[in-house]
Amino acid sequence: MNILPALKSRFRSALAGLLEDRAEIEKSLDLIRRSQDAKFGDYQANVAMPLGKKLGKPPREVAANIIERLDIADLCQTPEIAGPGFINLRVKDEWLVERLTAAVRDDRLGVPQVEKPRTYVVDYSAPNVAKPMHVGHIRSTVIGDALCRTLKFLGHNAIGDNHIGDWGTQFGMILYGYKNFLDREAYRENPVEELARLYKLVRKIVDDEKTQAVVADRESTEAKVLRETAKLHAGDAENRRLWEEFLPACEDEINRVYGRLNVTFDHALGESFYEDRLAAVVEELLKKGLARESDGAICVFFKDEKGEEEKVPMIVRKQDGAFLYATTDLATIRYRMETWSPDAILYVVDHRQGMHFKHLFAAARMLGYENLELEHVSFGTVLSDDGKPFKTRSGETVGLEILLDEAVRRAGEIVAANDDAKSGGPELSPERRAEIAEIVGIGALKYADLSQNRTSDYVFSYDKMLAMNGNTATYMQYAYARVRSIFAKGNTDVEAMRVSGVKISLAHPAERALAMEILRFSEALELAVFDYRPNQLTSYLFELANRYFTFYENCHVLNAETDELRQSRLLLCDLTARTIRKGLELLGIRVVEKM
RNA sequence: GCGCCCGUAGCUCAAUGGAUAGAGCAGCGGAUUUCUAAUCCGCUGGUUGUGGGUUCGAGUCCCGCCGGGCGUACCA
Repeated sequence: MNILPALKSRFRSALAGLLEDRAEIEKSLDLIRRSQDAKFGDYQANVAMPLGKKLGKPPREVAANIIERLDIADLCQTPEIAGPGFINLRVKDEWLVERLTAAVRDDRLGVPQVEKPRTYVVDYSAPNVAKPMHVGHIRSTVIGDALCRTLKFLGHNAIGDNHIGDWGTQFGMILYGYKNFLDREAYRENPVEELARLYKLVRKIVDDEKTQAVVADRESTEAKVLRETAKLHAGDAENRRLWEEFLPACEDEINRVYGRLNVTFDHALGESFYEDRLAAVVEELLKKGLARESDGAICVFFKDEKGEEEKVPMIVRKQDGAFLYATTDLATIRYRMETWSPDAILYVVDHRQGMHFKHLFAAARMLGYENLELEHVSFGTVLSDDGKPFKTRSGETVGLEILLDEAVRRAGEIVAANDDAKSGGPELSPERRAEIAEIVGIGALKYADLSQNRTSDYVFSYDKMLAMNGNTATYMQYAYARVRSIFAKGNTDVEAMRVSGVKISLAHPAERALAMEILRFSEALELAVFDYRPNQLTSYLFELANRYFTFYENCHVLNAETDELRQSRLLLCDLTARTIRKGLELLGIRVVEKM
C-alpha cells in the first residue's frame, strides 16, 4: 500500500472512536495531504480544526485525542501538533525502504490497480476529415490520449473514441467545391491537398458573401452548400459516391499525423456511423414531449434555474430536414450506452462548446441516462505571443504538421549542438540524431500543452517548449538519458540488480527526498484523473526530475564509498528512470537512451 | 442584453478551503581535473484586479464593481 492510503487507513481507525458518521470520517480523511514545506514533515493531517468546532473542544486538544488513538508507530515517527492543530507526520525510513524494495520488483512501480474499475468513454480529437488538422486539434488530441492512457494504467476500462466529423456541412463545402471548382490534375496528384484547397475556397466565398449585400434573387453559396449536405444525408447517389471516394484519402492523412503524434484510439466511429440512428432520436424526443417544432425546426427547450424557459434551444432537426451535431451526439450517447454501458463519458472539447454540452447533458438526463457521468473536459485556446488566437501572419489557421515539422527542426538543432559539444566527441549518427529530434520535438510540443492547466488559454512558443531548463519534456527526457547513461557507464546489469536483494539506504537527505517522490507516483496519477488534469502528472514528473538532479549532485553513484551504497543508489536511479519513462508514456511521450 | 470562463512576481504559468502564495524564464552571485553543466546551489522580485461578506482559516466559496476572452436558433 502506498503512503497516503496507508495513512488514511490508520486515521480511519483512529477517527472511528471520535465520529459516528462514516461519511464524515471519509471527508476528514481528505484533509490528510502532503506537506507543502519539508519542515512540517512529509504529510499533514488538517482534521483537527474543523472537528474542534464540531466537538466543542480546542483543536489542539482534538489533535492530541486523535494522536492517542492513532496506531501508526510502524509507519511514522511520533506525530507532532503544530499551529492551530495541524498534525505533522514524518514517515519512517524503514517503511520507505520497504515500499521501494517492493517497487523495484514490480512492473507497476508499486502503483495499485483501482479496487472498483469504472468504464470510461473518452471522446477526443474529433477532426473534420474534410480539412487538414490544425493547431486547434492539438489540445483535444493530446489531453484525451493522456487521460485515456492514465485511466487504463490505473485499471479502469477506458475506451478512446475518435468521433470524427465525416458527415457535416464541411462535406457539403467539398462537394460543392468539387462540382464547381475542381482542378482535375491537382486532384489526381494529391487528392487531400486539392480537397483542402476546395474547402478553403468555398469557405471563403461563403464568408465573403456574409459581409457583402447578397443579391436578393440569387441563391447564396451557403444555401447551395447546405443543399449538397442535405442531398448527401438524403442518400443522393452521386454525393454518396463522392463521399465514399473522398473519405479513405482523408482518413489516411489524419492517421499519418496520429502516427507521428504517437496517439491511438480504440475506436473511430465518426458522425456518419450514426447516420441511420438520427431520425429515431428526434422521434423519441417528440414522442416523449421533450421536443417541439419552432420556426420549422425541431427543438428541445430547457428551463433555467428560475424555472423559466431558456431562449436558446437545442436544435435536433433543421427546417430543411437535416440533422445537427446535437442529434448525432445524442445518438452517440445512446449507442455508447447500448454497446459499453459506461459509467462516464468524457468529452475533451474546447470551452467554446460549453453551452452545447450543457444542453446535451440535460437532454440526455431527460432521456433517462441519469446515472451516467457526463463530463465536458474543456480547455482554452492556443494563443500566439500577441495574446490572440494562434494564426499565420496572413490570418490563416496553422496546419498541425507545420507545427510538428518546426518543433522537430528546432529539436534537431539542439540535439546536434549538444552531441557536438560532448567531451568525448559526437556519439550519434545523423540517422540517430534525426530519430531523437523527432521524439524530442514532438514530445516538447505535447508536454507544453499537457503541463498547462487545461482550463486556461496558453501561449504557444517553440522557445519555451524546447527550453532545456524548467518544466519541459526536454528536461525530463534529458534527466532520463542521464540516469540511463550511468548504467551504461557502470556496465550495470539492471535486471540482475533488481533481484539481487541489495538493501536501499536513505542516509543522505537527497536520497530520502528522491525516494519520497518516487513513492508518490500513484498519488500524482490519481490527482491527474480526479479532475482530468494531466498537468498534475507533469508537475509531479518535474519535481521528481528536480530531486533526481539534486541527488545526482550530492550523491555520487558509481564512485560511492562502498559497494552496498553504490548498489543502493543504482536502485534509486533505476526507479527514477522507470518512473519518468512510465509517467511520460502515460502522457504519450517517448524517451531516448542518449541525447 | 443575457450566460460561461479568466484576472496571481517584469514575462510564461502552478497552487483538491489549510501554516510564511510556489516554479521556470529574465536579472544578480556562486559551483565544473563532469557519473552528458541541456545540471546544481543561493539572492532579488507579490496588497493574488478591486470593495464587501462567509469561515478557526480565502488566490480558492458568496455578492457588487473594473478589465479581458468566449458563447448566444438551424456550422461543428
